[in-house]
Amino acid sequence: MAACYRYLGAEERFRTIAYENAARTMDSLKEDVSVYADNVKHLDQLKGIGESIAEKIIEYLKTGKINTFEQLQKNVPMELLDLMEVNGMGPSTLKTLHEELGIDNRDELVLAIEKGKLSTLKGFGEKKIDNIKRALKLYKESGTRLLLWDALQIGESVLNEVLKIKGVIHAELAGSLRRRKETIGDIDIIITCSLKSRKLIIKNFTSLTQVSRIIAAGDTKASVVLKDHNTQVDIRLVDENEYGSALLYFTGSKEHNIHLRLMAKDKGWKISEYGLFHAKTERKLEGNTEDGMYKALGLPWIPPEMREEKGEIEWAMKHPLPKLVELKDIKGDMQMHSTWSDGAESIETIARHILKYFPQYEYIVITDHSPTERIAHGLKPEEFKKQFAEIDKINKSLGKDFVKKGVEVDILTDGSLDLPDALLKEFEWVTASIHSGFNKDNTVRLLQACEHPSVHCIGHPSGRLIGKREGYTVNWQQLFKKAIATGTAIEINAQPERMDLKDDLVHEAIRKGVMITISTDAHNLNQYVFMKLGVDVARRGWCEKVNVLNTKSWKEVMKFASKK
DNA sequence: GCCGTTTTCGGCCCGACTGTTTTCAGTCG
Repeated sequence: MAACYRYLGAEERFRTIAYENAARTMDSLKEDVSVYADNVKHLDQLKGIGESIAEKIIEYLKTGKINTFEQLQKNVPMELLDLMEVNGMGPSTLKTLHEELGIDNRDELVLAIEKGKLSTLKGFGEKKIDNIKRALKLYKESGTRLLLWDALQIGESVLNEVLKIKGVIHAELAGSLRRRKETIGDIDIIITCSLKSRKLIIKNFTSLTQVSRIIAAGDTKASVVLKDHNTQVDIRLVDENEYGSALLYFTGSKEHNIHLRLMAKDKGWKISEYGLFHAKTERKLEGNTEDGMYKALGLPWIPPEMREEKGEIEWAMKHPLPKLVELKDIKGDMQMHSTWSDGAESIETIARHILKYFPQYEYIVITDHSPTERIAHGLKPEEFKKQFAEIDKINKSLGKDFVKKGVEVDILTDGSLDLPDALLKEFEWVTASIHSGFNKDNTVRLLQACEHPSVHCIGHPSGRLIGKREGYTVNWQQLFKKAIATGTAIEINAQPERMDLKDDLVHEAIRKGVMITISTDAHNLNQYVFMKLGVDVARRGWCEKVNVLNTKSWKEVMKFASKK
């Protein structure tokens, strides 16, 4: 409905915003909306949902339809609305195309372009038509967002090039990348430099070898498309004394910024990327640092990972902010695979690699697969016995008890585990995971696994693969409750396409008191660095050190395990 | 259509770049 109203134009612009806000609220609900929909008053309490939208939600749940929406569809070319996603195509352009040329969908638009009909329209010059053509093509090709890990690699490599450009004083990744969102649409870089070096920096940036196309290049900002994945990179050039306000603005999220700007407005100020100003006198009050910007508004500095307008500002006004967990707090990796199952390296190679490159670690847990995972060469009970002996031998040669005996045991469809209880007791750490039956509700299986006396942790709890496979359905409230009652931890699996448990659910889990573990689930030596990604997810879920089990010594991990 | 520690009415973030026109509308972030 928001898209419909957006199409209808300026007259409906505030209604559009209202519907978009309501949609965002609905999207971020942890429970199904029907939980709130017993009456209008209950729904009305949700942010951005008032009486009118509440009634429509209830109407939809009761009848499967919304009358207003049915009416809207008669006045709006519905198939055309998708094209608002195309770069450069907004409501006004689409409206003209529909009203002047009778274009109702994408195919008709392509045809009209081929026939040269667009040039007959007022305001449609040669360049505009060219841009529409190109954007349509690009829209078809891309549409996929980058995984955070991939975006970090690309972002850091471009940042490196930018830092080499003459005249650049500071350059930093901003945007959703700085917030460590799980997928990234484009890469934002903020640059400080002197006024007179701007022109040359823009020129040098837009002619980097990685650039395939320039979208825009002005006096203070530029946008390009990279050859790599068609990734868009935006840079913004500011003065040194605008660094704080610009970084704040360019980091977002958009919703977080709007909230801050409204707070400023209430005080008779305004915020832009240039600073915090008196609205009337235009006198500058702040801008040098992010910290200063927040302080002026009576807030502590809010870490970028929390800036999602999910209650962080309200929280910061009343409580101290959580001291978010950091990579340096991590004392060990809780899940990894060796050549015994589907890993690429022997346990000894892994142990020596980690001791060398991750000196802060006090332990690692080898968690090879159990027998059901045939493709992954799951181990039979007697093989685990042999593995125990090997681990003992390796620890002896290392001179310390560094390698821990663990397993990633399969949760079968009936909720039982595929290793005998007697053997499970002998592991120091048992993570239980689902590897089959993705298309059904798996709550019961997970609850049953939590109840097993030997299970310490649930691995990649939702089973999702970002952009490839939806997670299976889980009643998270029930799972979190059971996890607390049984003393079972829940994993953040740091594989780039898993990041599972995801940030919002991590937040929900720790608020209830669930203990989190972060593990790389590494299958080769290049994957231990994923720990950084797992910590990012934990931070986005507001985790402090105390919420994450593997920030503790092994002795304390065992204390947690013994409470099962 | 939503919202309220000045407000139940009158607001709703703020600025840059492009293209087309010649002062601005549309779009984007």
